[in-house]
Formats: sequence, structure tokens, C-alpha cells
Amino acid sequence: MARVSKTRFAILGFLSIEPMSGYDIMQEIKQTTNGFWSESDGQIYPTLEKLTEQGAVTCKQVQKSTGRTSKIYTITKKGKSELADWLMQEPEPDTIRSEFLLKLFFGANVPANVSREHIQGLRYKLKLRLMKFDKLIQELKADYADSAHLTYWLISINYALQIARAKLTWCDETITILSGEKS
Amino acid sequence: MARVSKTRFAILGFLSIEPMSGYDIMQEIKQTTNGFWSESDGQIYPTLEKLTEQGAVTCKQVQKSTGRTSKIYTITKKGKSELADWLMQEPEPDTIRSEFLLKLFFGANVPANVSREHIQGLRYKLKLRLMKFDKLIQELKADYADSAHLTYWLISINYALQIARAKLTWCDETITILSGEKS
DNA sequence: TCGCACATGTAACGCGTTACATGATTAC
DNA sequence: GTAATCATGTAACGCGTTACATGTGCGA
Repeated sequence: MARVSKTRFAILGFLSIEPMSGYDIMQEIKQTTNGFWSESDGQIYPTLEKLTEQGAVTCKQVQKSTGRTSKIYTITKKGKSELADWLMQEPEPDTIRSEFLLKLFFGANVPANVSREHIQGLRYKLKLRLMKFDKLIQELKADYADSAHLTYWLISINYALQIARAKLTWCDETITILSGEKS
Repeated sequence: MARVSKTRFAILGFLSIEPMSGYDIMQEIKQTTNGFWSESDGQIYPTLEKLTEQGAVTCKQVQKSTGRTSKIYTITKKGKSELADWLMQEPEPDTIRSEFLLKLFFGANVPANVSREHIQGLRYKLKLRLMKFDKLIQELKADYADSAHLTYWLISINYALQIARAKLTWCDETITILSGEKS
């Protein structure tokens, strides 16, 4: 079973929302996926070119109101159909490699305060993340009130929110447990 | 900043528990990490050889009670020190790519029951996973009652447990929400 | 004028997976 | 007998990151 790149489907997905540039897609991934997806320059631009060649998207050089030019890509009927086919297939389980948990798992090899500080670092990041959810939800509700996408975006934000909360609770509990260990 | 392989540290970590073979390490990763880590044959065996060359581990061909032979690796002082150094560095944030969430995010492109079925698939897997935690915890408590590792293992199991529960709650809520959408 | 955000691209590199190869032992 | 598990390895492949290259427009 050959490992297939999912970059093309991520791109097709974002273009199913509205036409945009490679740069825009990168921004969307950073800002709206809440970290559940990532892409790099070296993947996005060549894949967009391939998709154009294959007729899944069309490309149009556009002069933006700012004066800059950018290549705006639009998904075609063929692209939409390819996206839908992929969406209908059961998602493969993700292979996770959490450096944080790996370090925690072997925590007995170092003083307890090392692990405690790693957890405090995570706790801080989670707090920052949690603060951003409200604003993001309000923005989406305002900007996409009539969009069929809204429901799904709120659902995926809620997923990230619930997990972040569960992690935060765990952090607090665990910091207490580790305070009882020798440092 | 060069991306460095973490396979060597994962291996050193497991060998910090007790001497074992490459095959054993693979088993441990599958059975005790609750999915937070993964390795493949093609990484484990060559890395073990490198670690031996570099003096971080030693290797001994052993005749097991079953009659099979296997190479048992033992971590050296140098290896322990390298592991400790790595454990003390703040873990890099993991880059996640969740095919499940990506598909859900673009769910508006397909009938609602498609997403609902993907979620039901996740729900089923979570149920199965949750059932295994109790047994695993009891086993670890019995087998490693006096080990300094026990605390850290229970903590990381608890992390997986809390997240699995949060996901399950989210699944139930979301299936209800999506039942109101057109299929 | 200096740096940052915008904007697109390419080349090198290496990590990790997959598939293949080999062979012993155990259970049905 | 034959399938599954135990056990170790190698080779090919390609995905994704990083670093580099290039240039515009805007705000301090």
C-alpha cells in the first residue's frame, strides 16, 4: 500500500471554500486549522502546479488591490469530484510521534523538576491557545454565517477546544503529582 | 536547524528500562506507548547498529529459553548520559497532520452522513482503546511496583486516557449535531 | 532605510515507510 | 502442512522540511 501525499487534498479542500493563492492556503492552514494540519512551501507550490497540469484546478495571475500580483487558483469540476471521492474514504489512523510524551515516558532518568518544567511549558502554550478560540469562533460565525462550511469548522474547533481543556486539566493534576517526587 | 531523528533517543529510552532486542523495542512501542510513538523495522535495526558503533549501547547475542537467538542491547554510561542530555531539552512542538480532522473540516463537500460515519468509526476505536487502559494500568502496577519508571508511565497513560475520554464526549455531541444536517 | 509581510519558487537532504529477503519455532 | 509469531536485516522510494533565491510594497 503506497503512502500517498495528502497535500493535494488539503489544497483542493481549501480551494473548495473559495479561490485563493498558495500563500493564502499557507495562511489558512496556520490560522484556521488550530494546528491539526501543516504544509511547507516546498510542498504547496509544486503541488499546485501539478494540480493545474492535471486539470483539477485552474490558475489566473491577478493584480491585487494592494498592487501585488498573485496566482489565484480555482478548483474545477474534476477537482471537486476528486476531493469528494477522497473525503468519502475512511480516514487512515494518523501515526503520531509526540516528543513531549516520549520525554515524559522516560522521565525517571532525570530529576522530576525537568518533567515538571516540560509540563509547565505545555500548560503555558495551552493557555495561549485556549484564549484564541473565542475570537476565532466569533469571527467565523460573523464572516461565514450563511456558509455550509460553518458547521464543520465549528465542529473541528470544538474538537481542538475539548482536547486542549483535557490536556490542561491533566497538566495541573500531573504537576501536583510530580511535586511529590524528588527533584 | 536540522531535523534530527528521534529514533535513537526512543531506543535509548527503552534500553534505560532494561536490556532488550530490537524486536522487543518494537513490541514495547506498540503495546505500552498507547500510540504516542511509532517506529518501523527500517529505522530500528540500522539505528541499533549505529548506537553500538558509537558506544552508546553494547550488543550480546543471546540464546533464549525458547531456543531462539536474539541480539540483546544494553545501554552504556555514555548512552545514558546522551539520553539524559536530550531529556532535559525542552521538547519541540509536534507537527500534526490529522487526516480525520482534515476530512471533517471539508465535510460540507459531501453528505453529512459521510462525516457522521467517520466520527462513528473514531468512536468505535476510542471505545476499544478505553477498554484496554484498566488492564494495562493493573499490569504495570503489579510488574513495576518498585520501579522509578512507574510514576511516569502512569502519568502518560493518564494523558492518553483523558484525551480519549474528551474525544469520545466530542464524538457523541457531534454525531447529534450532524444528525440535524441534511444527508 | 531597515525590517517585516507579501508572494512564489527551487534544490538538497534525510527521515521513515514499505516491500522484500531469510529463517527458526510454535500452534492448529 | 501451514499459518502465525519470533527475529533480524536491506534497498528503494518519496514525502516533507529546510535553506536558498528573488522581488515588491508598506510602515516605523
